[in-house]
Amino acid sequence: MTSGRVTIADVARRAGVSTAAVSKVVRGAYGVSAEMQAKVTQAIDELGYRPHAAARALRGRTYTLGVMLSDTRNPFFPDIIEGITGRLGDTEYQVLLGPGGIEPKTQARMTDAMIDRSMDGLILISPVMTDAELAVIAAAAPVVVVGRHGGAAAYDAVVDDDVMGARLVVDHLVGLGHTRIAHITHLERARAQGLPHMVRAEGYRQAMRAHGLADDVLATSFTEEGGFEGARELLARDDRPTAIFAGADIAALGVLRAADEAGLSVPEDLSVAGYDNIGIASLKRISLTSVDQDGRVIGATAARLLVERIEGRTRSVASSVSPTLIVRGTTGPPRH
Amino acid sequence: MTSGRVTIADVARRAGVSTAAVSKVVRGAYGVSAEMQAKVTQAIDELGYRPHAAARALRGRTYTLGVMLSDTRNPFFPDIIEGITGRLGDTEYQVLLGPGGIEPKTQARMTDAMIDRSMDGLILISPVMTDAELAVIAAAAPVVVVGRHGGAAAYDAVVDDDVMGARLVVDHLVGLGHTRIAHITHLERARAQGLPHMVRAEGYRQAMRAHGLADDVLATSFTEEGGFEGARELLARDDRPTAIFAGADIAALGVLRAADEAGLSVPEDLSVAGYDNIGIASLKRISLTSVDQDGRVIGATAARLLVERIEGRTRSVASSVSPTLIVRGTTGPPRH
DNA sequence: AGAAATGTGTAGAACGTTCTACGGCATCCC
DNA sequence: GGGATGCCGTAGAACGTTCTACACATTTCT
Repeated sequence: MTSGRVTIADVARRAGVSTAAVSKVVRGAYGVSAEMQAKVTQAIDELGYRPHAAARALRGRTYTLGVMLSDTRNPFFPDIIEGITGRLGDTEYQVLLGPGGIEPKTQARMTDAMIDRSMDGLILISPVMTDAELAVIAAAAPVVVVGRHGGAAAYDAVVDDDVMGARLVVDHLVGLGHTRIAHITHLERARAQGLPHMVRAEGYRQAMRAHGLADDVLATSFTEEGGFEGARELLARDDRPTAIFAGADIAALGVLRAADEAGLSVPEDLSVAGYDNIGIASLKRISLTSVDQDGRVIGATAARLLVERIEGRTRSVASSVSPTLIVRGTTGPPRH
Repeated sequence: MTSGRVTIADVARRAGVSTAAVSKVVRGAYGVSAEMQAKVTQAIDELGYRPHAAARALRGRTYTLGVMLSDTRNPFFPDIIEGITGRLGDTEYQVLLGPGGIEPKTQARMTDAMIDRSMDGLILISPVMTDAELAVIAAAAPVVVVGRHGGAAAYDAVVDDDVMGARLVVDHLVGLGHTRIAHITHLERARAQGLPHMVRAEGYRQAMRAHGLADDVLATSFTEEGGFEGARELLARDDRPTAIFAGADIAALGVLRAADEAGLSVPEDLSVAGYDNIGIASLKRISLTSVDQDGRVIGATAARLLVERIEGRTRSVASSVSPTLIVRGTTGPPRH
């Protein structure tokens, strides 16, 4: 009882056994008598012993999983986190989140830091890095990548089926009678492939083609301002679209503002749909039709795959989660 | 080169020196010649050595700071995180976030986990626990608490000056000519003291009294629905208020909806103000007058205090960050 | 010139676990 | 009754650092 922490040696002394025995009991390992079990657990309870994770790290497991977040502001991160922690709630794994920033460099620093802390596995959410860099990380620890289409042999992947999401929107609008449906996407100069907005745009194109309609994609950015600018340009055309499908809700909010300013009423003059189903989309005052990717399911799936991989699976798995369309007040039949 | 990791021993071998020498160079400790310095850093670069944080943990520092998040959905967490990481960006500290959930039990589990991983210090954001529990944590690691008024000797505290924030709103509304100003607050059954909403309500009362006005506080909850219900009740009164100050923006959004449904125009018939200045408050379509607590400053301050404490300060510090009022379109002179 | 001080490097014990060997003791089988 | 077989428990070496002692060499002081 010199200072602070209760160690395995303290427990062993108290119970009158060896540290190895205590270790066995703690880990639920083979070769422990009922009597030993009782003695040791009692000593543990009395002393309030908790294994020191950092010390464990030096020999195998740390029971720590790292989740690298790219953009902390991303509105459905909370859902994904909830999915992950929910799935892991009754296991002994602990989840720690690492704010990786949006730069490849800071993200690399974060993943390095996680590996240096010998985390048992990593979930990377929308990482901005090359496949080669991902491969290096995956060589050092089990990895599940969320939100990037493509995947690779070295790690597992969980994605929202963005092609399907885009199709849901187009089908819905076409079903309402729209034919001039424009899409606002995000302009990205990064070399990364398979980012969600690219796949959404491609899904939109496919769906339009399937309906025999001409596609119309405008690339601005996934910000309120980007949506506003894009919509202003689209609405100034002679043959203006009767519906705008923005690849992200935040941009859709900008579209709504542009409609306001142009004196167009929604959905009578213009239907608007977004993607992500962020919290405020459901506020009655906004009531934005949007595609919901179930973040909880995505997170739970990622957690499951990661644990499987940690426990030995080597074959790579790519899981695709189906989104659903949430129809609200901003979409309706076109006037006339 | 048997497997994976480059260790300090590998570097020592390569440079032809002892591991102790390498350790000195890595830590920038005293007693290293220029020649030694050069040899070792070269070997480190060649091998790509990074110190193993978990191994370090067993002897002193881990250079890891833990941030416990209570509610991941809280819209200004990202700002606080940015403030923390921004401040720490050029140090060797790494920040890891722990989703603690809203239950005292899960939060305790998370702080325990952080201590078990021997993190060098903890920042707790709006923790829901008793002062006694906080004291236990603070005994095991340096702690800074964010968002709880009151503080204690064992840890540092950073809070938004919620009394001032409430006063800013009341002063603004009174300046516009309002006299019947109601406040919507959050109903909490937890035994925790000094939670922001309580202090905001108290600040509102003080400010009203200072103006010689009668206060009018209604407790529902800080949700869109809570704001809606509260406003509906307030607006049904004979002597309905001309301004409603909601203690959180999310509730203010509900107030706006209630005004819509009651056929009242904002701000002519009803002024509305919120608190937190969440992202969408600035959207032109919402344009909500709100109190901005500079999350970045709060985060940066918390990080600074924590590092100071880790480096030896023992005297406790409580820092209060001044909020600012952002006047937008939802407040104006009463029609009367 | 000898003693003291300073500067530079190393040996080796910690830190708190896990886990491989192995030893002791019953039990079982022929 | 003696060897094989299980079961239970322990000793002690790892894991990758840090850090206190100390050894040795050089410089400074008197």
